[in-house]
Amino acid sequence: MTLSPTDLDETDWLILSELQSDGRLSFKELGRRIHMSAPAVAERVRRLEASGVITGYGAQVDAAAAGLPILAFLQLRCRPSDCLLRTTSAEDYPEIIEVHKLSGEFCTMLKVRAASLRHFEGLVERLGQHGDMRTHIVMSTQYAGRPVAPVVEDRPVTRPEGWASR
Amino acid sequence: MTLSPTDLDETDWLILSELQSDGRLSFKELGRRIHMSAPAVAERVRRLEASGVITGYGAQVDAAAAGLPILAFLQLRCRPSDCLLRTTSAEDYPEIIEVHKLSGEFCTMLKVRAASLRHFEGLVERLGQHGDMRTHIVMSTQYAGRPVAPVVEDRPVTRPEGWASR
DNA sequence: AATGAAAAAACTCCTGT
DNA sequence: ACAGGAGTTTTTTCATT
Repeated sequence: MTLSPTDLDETDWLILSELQSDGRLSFKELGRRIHMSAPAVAERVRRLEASGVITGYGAQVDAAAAGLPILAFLQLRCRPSDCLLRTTSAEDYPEIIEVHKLSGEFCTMLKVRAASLRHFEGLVERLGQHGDMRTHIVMSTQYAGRPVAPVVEDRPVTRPEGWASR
Repeated sequence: MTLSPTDLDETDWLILSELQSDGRLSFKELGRRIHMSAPAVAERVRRLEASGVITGYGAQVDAAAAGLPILAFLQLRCRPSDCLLRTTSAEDYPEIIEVHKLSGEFCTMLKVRAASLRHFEGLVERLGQHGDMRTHIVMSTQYAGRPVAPVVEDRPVTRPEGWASR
């Protein structure tokens, strides 16, 4: 992935900034914003893509607006025998949006989305099979009094049909 | 934001799925994938944008490849007098990528990125001024043995210059 | 919602600096 | 390594069915 030694200069960061806030910019418009020609900026972007710094482009979805208003963090202390990270596949828990392996007492930090409290309750119960759990329900996502950027996750938001009623 | 009652049908979810994994698809190609004509799919996408389900499009950046390999979750139990959510602005802590207000003992869940352990150490010390803290360093981000989708955050990854050495 | 055509915009190549 | 310009391809949009 990291083909180049990944040293990004000022211009690269300007490009990353613009492209993160609008991934659909044309090379021409992007070049205009950072004061470069389209061919030059195109070559930069290709380099960032080839070196693995830019991994893709995606639409940002407001999960709440899409019918998944419940957001929570779950910390799991798995039993080694059936640790979540080993025994399940992503399809088993479509509610799981991020999975992070932690150092320390709790082995896993999950970020999950649910369509309702009832749905969330069922999810917690199912996940409880893997070991002890600590749940943190998110009330709001803000910073300095303002909502932060739109909700974007490690995993695309998918349709809460079927699995949302469990 | 939510102009329409936000009931998404099967086709809308197909569009969201495709657009989340490739936000640069043309209407023509998107239409081909979900078996619709370009004008029809264009109208759908505009509806999703206008209703606030699609909030934007962005490049996905691998923070580690960009020089920010340290990922951690921090839980804060703020002193009401100088709670992080009230007294600081986003610019004060560029390392903070997500801020979530929690119910329960710890009032805030932060997701942060740092350029090095030294940098991380300094960040924790600065944040410690706001109250008690619990830190969870992420060792890896995987699910079912495979890395999950590229790292995408609530906030764009920015250049770790100046603030990364603190 | 599909089709087809016209209009607009984008990308890329090439040359020069 | 970058800027400028021309040519080519693609995309979008509109009118019609």
